[in-house]
Amino acid sequence: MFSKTCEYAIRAIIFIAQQAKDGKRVGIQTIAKGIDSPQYFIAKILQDLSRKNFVQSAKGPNGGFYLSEQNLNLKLADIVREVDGNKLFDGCALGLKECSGEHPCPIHHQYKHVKEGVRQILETSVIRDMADKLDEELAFLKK
Amino acid sequence: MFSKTCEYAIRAIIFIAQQAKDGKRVGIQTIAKGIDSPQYFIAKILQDLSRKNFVQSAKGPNGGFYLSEQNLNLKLADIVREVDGNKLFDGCALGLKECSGEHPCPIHHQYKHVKEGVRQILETSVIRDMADKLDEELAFLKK
DNA sequence: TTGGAAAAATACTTTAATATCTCTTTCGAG
DNA sequence: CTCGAAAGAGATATTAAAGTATTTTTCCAA
Repeated sequence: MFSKTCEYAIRAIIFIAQQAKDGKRVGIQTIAKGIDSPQYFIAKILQDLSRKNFVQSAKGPNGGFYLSEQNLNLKLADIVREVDGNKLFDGCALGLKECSGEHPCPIHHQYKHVKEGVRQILETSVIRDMADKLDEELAFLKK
Repeated sequence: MFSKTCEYAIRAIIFIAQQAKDGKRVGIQTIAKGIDSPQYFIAKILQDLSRKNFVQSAKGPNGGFYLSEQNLNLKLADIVREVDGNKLFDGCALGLKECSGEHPCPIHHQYKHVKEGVRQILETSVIRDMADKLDEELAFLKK
């Protein structure tokens, strides 16, 4: 469904949200271990997300990653759209270039409900809430 | 959602079902054009599917691809499982190795319904029926 | 005021998916 | 028979994603 890049991005952001509270920052190695991802790879991904202001970062001693208040309100849909584009939201299951009600692929009518379901999930998944679920151990980011 | 290989495979099989009726066969070039796919690539894919008896083929003049009565009853789920494995049916949206009710990723509970929906669609999509829809121009395989 | 800790930048490598090419085998028609 | 049309087989090429490494910049704290 998502690219690896996107999977790691989501997991990392949720992890940062949970770990970097009240002024603290999380370092790359901690993140990589915390979400079980290749360290150099997630570093690059976060570097991108940082440029795009999806996460905040600070260099130097006591540096690391954290989230602004605003970014705690990010939805998974925002991240997915940024990283993987919106093929997931409006693409054709069978890869047709133009697939619509008027010109449907053989499973268009059924698949559109799936896409709508996915969109629904991603639009209503707020980073802050998911970080809270981690705290309560109602959800996990690795294994 | 599906790999390119899988998209082409599905489209090709439906196309063959529609075109190769009462003893006729369809050639590779016709298929490639009919589903708008790279000719050599779909040739390779069909060669595989033929070995696995998902489609029938005949060499020589008047040769080409066709489907046995049995294969007309194939469901998309069969093809997808063969080509892409069943990550789609039981994998974790965020890429966790073990994601379950007891050890859920942050969107496990919602995503499982999506997977169930997809499974439902693919298990109930019979090749024969989809070929019929093509005939009636209620569905298309290219553009 | 500088040494070290951290991310940023950038270049490079590896792997898997996608795509293409060339040669071989099969087989029907004339 | 044998010629040509078709798929089969296997090798090769291309591309994009995934992953790694190296150097540079920033900045805190002693």
